Amino acid sequence: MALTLYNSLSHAKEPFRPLRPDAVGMYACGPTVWDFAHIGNARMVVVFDLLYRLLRHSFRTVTYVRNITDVDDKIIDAARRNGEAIDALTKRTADAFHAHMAALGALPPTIEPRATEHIGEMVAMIQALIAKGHAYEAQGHVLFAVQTDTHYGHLSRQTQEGILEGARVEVAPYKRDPADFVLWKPSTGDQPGWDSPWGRGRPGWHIECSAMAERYLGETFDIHGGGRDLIFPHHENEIAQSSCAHGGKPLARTWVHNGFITVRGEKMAKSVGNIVTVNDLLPRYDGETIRLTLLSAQYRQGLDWTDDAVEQAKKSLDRWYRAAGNARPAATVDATFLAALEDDLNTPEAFARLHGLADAALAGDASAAASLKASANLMGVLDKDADAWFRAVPVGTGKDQIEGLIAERTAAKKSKNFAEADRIRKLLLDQGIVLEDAANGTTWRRSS
RNA sequence: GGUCGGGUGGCGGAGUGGCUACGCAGAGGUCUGCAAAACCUCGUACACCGGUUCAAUUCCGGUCCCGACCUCCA
Repeated sequence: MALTLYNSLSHAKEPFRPLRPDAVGMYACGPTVWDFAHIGNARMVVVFDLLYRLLRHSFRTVTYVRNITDVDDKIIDAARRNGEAIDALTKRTADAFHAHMAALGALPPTIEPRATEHIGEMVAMIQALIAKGHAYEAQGHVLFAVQTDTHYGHLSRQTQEGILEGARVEVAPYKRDPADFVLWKPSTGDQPGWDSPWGRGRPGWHIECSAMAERYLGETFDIHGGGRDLIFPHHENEIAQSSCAHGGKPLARTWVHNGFITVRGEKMAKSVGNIVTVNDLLPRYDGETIRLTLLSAQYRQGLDWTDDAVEQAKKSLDRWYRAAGNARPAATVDATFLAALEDDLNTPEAFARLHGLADAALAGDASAAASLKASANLMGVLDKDADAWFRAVPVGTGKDQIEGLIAERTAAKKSKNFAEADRIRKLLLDQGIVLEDAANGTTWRRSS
């Protein structure tokens, strides 16, 4: 069984064949570091992390590039609002991003380039586009001339007329064509800027990804991805810039886009006031639980974020941890599970298989337990000891205290003082501790 | 208006031209001093209308809804 991915370019699932047999290059559009990552950002990271892990499972070398956008008008605005220096804001936000994504079990990408460290590459690419007649300078701006790219609109299946009909923004007067977009724009004295052949300025949004992808992955690479909303205009423009700079060569062969998250049925937006950040969730839920929730729907589908969805994910993890116990992961991943993931990352199907393995493991099949662990590990979950999972110490309760109460209760039970035994059970339950009596003694776990 | 995606049982969510997805919740049961966990059993589904077919939730056409994007939002 081999990996199949839905390619946004062809609108079909395709067998994945890398350009080079044993090395894969993948680029995903990373965060603009102006505020905490929300669960939408997190979904993209977790989905591409899963794809990264799956690729590493099958190919010797996988180069995963995920950028950090640290120059952007949203950053300038946020810094001004906060009364904070721009570099302080971007550092603080990038650090938080790293901590939050690590909590979700996302591996660091192979390379994480920052836009501000690649201005030279961007200027060079813009110069190449001007030299080839695909871009022009106007009033301190450099613009990409979409008319010069006959393939423009291919990814989003839009005609240039169609794009313009729905335009919501006033067209700048210096544009030759209303659909032209900015490659470089002038900066005022208080805005971040770099010297360039067109004066002091800063890059437009799209050029950084084209320039950094070229630098680290070459002119054409295997997979490019991001959230669905990036298809237009961001990815469309990246394709235009890169392929025009590279004599028509394609930018990426497979385009992967993840679906959006809604919160209790509504679009997540500042204006609705329902933004859920990873920072908000981590005190309430284990990062692993959040990760599993993000994977509970197939990545191209929408995902509605509700407390109930998170609770369900937690229950699945409880069950898998109970079934896997402290088994050592098997050397190989379960074939049925792998086949589900290789079918365009069908995580719900993969979950079903894990539940099946858990059934077998609970019935006493040790190899199923080992396989469950190895398989779930590939997905980036179930990598703790069961003890660590169930006995993370609740606030205000010490392990010694719990063990002491259990001993008291065991003594009470022995003398048939069930009222006292039940009193202790209740006492601990009120502190979030569930006791489980088994033939070989009493164990405890946290209840939530 | 253009482009794209979707409507599955109480809920979440896969998939398929005929055979139980899976999970959660619910009902009953086994076990248990009581619980928990585990196990067993049970129920309800494929938006609507046509068509193709021996057979459609699955294919085709139409209708109705919902969502995303249409110049910088993952």
